[in-house]
Amino acid sequence: MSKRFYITTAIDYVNGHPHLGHAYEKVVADVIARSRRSMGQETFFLTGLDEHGQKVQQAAQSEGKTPQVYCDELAVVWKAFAKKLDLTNDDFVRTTEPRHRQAVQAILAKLHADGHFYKEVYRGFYSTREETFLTDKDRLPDGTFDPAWGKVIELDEENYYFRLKDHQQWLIGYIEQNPGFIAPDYRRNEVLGFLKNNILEDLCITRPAARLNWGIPLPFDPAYVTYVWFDALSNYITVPASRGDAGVPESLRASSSGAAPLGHVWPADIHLVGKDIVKFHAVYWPIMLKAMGAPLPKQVLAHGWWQKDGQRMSKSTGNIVDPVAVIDEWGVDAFRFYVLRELDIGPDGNWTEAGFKARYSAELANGLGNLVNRSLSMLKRYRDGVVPKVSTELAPETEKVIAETRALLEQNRLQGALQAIWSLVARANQYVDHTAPFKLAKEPAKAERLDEVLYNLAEVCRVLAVLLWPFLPGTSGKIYAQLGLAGAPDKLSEARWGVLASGHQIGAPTPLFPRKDI
RNA sequence: CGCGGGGUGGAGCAGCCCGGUAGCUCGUCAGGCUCAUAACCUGAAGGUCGCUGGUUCAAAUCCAGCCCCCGCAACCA
Repeated sequence: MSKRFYITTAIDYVNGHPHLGHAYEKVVADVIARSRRSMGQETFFLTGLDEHGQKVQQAAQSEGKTPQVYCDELAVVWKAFAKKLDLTNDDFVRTTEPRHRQAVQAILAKLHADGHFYKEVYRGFYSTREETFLTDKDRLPDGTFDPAWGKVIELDEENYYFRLKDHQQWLIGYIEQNPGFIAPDYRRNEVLGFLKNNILEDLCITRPAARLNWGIPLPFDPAYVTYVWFDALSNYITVPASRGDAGVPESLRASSSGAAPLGHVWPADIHLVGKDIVKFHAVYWPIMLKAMGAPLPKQVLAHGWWQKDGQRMSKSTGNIVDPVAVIDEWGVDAFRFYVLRELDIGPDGNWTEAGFKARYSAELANGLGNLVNRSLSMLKRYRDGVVPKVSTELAPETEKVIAETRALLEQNRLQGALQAIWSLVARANQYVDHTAPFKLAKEPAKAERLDEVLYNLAEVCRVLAVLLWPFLPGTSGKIYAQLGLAGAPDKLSEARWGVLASGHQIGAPTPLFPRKDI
């Protein structure tokens, strides 16, 4: 079986509720996944939760729950969130799952056996209240530690470290020889700049179980749990590994028992991540994989952050966008559309209420929605909803937009693809004006011309449904339904002229995006 | 000398890497149309592209310097 296209999101730390940033990343990943499927590629889309660590342990304790119960409850919230966003993830990983724990332990055991770890004493200042080591960055300007840390003592602690240093030159070479590995370019430059100007410190990968027990125990030293890196980052490969993926080194692979066969998934084609964690994915993760003897992912794709009204979002000031509230009020497709259309993958974006409403009303309601509604209404009224014979007047322009959209989707340029699609919406609205079918309808002698116009409009609507499916799956399905077509418009191969057959009976037109009077 | 992002018609942005009539969306104004969700179409007004200097036949775009704005550590993607 050929390799499936594999895309991941970062896994979210379970200690909290989903916000706009989480929603954005997942929607972008979903559109990429859907567009690959639409283009006929087998695809595997993974998202999930990071459930270990001190904060979870503490939060659970303060609520009088076991960490597992605490995580189980929040996992329900996060899984519901994925549904709310209309995600098509093929799996949902939780780092507390046995399949993940086992795969992580297999990785740790192998790397330990191969000599990638060593044990060393760290001496530092430790806050007994917060149960964490402090660094010089935590010092106040006068050199003391903030009283909020409570009693600060000097403490020795022995931990395991992963050798990173040895691989620094190799990684620089790899990134230089694989220009697409980190995208956009400016993120790649940042990483290269970092690698060339700093000496990598080896990574501390454990915490003593006495201090932190909510984690995965080291298979070779139960006095420790592994911390962050091998626990969280490795989810991308532990899921395929635990499902018998042929792309994972055999020594790390579990025999695929029970779960549906996965086929060949690893290496990932895209790790979609926020700009803040590029370094972990572009520096630590490749070195970890190299040590495992696993192929490296094709690309780390970094997106930007959202602001609200030009300000950083902050829970404390109430300057936030609640994606669930927006979806409840406007619909998930409107939400997906806004974040994808407003912001290209890479730069930071700015969410404004006015901008959201403007796009909703101008592009969704008045643009796309109105086009479909007026086109199908006229077909219904003038021809009883029966598709006339095929006409190709708009075929060349439509085919051009299809080709453009396909090319942009192949490059994951989602914003550009939406712009291309909307150029067809605009063209079709203009076409209505120029051909004036409502005038033709009044002159019996122009019946043939009216047939042509109505066919062109209906067929454009159908093509739009197919092109829009990755972005607005609900709307796209509604357009198909209103056209009286069965099934989902989920195959880009259907985006070609002349599929709508003469004599076909369409359904009832209803507004796709009801106008909201503000 | 901390790092990063940015300064383009009223608003929000693209263009800058790979110099060559300044583009898009919204808004404004004028006209057209009436199929449609008071939606749609056409046209117009409006910018010395932060400042200064340099390179060039030519700079928003390259180079140098300067000014200003916005983020920066865990609620954060």
